Amino acid sequence: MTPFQEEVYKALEKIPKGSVTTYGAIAKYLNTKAIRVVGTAVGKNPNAPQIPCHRVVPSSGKIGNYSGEGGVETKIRLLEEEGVEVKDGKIVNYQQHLFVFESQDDVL
DNA sequence: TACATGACTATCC
DNA sequence: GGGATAGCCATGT
Repeated sequence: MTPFQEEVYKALEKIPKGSVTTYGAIAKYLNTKAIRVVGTAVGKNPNAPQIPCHRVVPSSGKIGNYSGEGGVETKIRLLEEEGVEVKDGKIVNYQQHLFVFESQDDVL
């Protein structure tokens, strides 16, 4: 477990149900540019059911990837179970479900 | 130490 | 809006 992963997992738990966030948002929240590392850390996902890794999507509005069981299919299923519509591998009203982290120095 | 890799993003057409 | 290319930076070998 790397410190970076812990930060990422903490951020993931802040994502409310029925919402999704982007790797870029997490990277920004952690004040880092290592977007790819965020994805990598999430991909490890040692606490699968504990960490809502399925609520993380790329900025393209697509589903992205999933290392869990069933892969992307499962990820889509989970999102739909939480109220996020997914069509053709893309999130419907993606920006509407988009959740951004609260940046302390970004507020006001 | 150096190189390769990865659940991505921004830019260009 | 979408495919291809380059940049990105922590991790692992």
